[in-house]
Amino acid sequence: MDLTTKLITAAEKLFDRHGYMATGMDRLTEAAGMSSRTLYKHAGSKAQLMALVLTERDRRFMARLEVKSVDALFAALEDWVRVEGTHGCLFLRSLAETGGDTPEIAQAVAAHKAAFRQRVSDVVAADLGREAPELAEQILILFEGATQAALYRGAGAVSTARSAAAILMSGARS
Amino acid sequence: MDLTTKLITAAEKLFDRHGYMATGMDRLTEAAGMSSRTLYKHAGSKAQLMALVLTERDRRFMARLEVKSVDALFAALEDWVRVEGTHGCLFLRSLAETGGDTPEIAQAVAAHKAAFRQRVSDVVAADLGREAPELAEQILILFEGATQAALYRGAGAVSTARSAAAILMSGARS
DNA sequence: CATGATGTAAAACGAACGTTTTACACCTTC
DNA sequence: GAAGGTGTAAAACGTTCGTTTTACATCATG
Repeated sequence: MDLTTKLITAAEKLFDRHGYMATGMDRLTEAAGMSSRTLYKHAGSKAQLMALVLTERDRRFMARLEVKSVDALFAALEDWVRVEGTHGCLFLRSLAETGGDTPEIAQAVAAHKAAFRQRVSDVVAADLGREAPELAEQILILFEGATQAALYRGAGAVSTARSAAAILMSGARS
Repeated sequence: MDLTTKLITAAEKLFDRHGYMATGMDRLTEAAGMSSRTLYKHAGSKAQLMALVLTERDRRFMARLEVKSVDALFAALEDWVRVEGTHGCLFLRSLAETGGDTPEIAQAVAAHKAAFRQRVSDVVAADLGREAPELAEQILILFEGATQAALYRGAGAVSTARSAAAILMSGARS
């Protein structure tokens, strides 16, 4: 396994579980099994490491959302939550912890959310057979709400959002 | 204005804008206009200050949600976002930044979310004229989703969630 | 006028922070 | 076999962290 990959994987887990600012470089080097010298050669700085983690997570997350129906969208989120657990949206959390003041992070988050929004919009349009911007926005909100509510309501929140989405979709079809 | 109130008000603003861990005690004392000695006499510790902020925010937030219809629930959220701005749910953010490892914080968050869930459930039941647990959970998810999506979609996300909630409610009525 | 509570200003605490540096080992590859 | 790239181990950098302490001012109440 590539050293950079090992670093990013370890960092993502620690950031997700304990928060960004609460995760020190010592813990990162130890978890990644490398010296701090090597860590800085690969990542540059903590902020850049955060951005790297976000970029990689975007790749992995968006790959899961390559689906054709709104129902499959929420099924994919159910899978994600089951496999990865749920500590909220790592992107928005990074923004909140840095106050939006770190350019490389703010940019990675903006890129992800734009892509995510486009994906939801595309899936809704494909599922419905026509563009439906307002409905797509409602589905996006259900998706975000499921991610957030799962933090204290458990994985069932995703199933609940899924059935709500089904109602909205069937309403739009008739 | 009471010193403790001034402290909590200043702390809430800083925590919300820059994050919990990123806000140092120096910035807090300066913003609250008091010495660190006084701050510690009133708050005890940073973790206890965070819990105080959360408890006070719960009081203020829940007071706004004393409404009788689901539509009014989202209208109240629109007001909240307009007045207070939107940096995500301060409760879940505190949990994420501490990894859930700080008892007083975890407890304040759990208490708030339990009260919030109960409130949503009550409003849905009053609006509909009967208990509807699954529908209440869907409305809760829309509420959380609006809060979260407003971070990058703007205040319009709340209006979108509001109309989605209206659809789900009218579907449940017929 | 003494007392005790409540406040400020500022220094100090040890620990942890993100980051850099020094010194050294192991490999390829020319 | 010298060179250069890539890695480790560990100390050190100066800064900032959350917290405590020291010294002093103010002011109501006995």
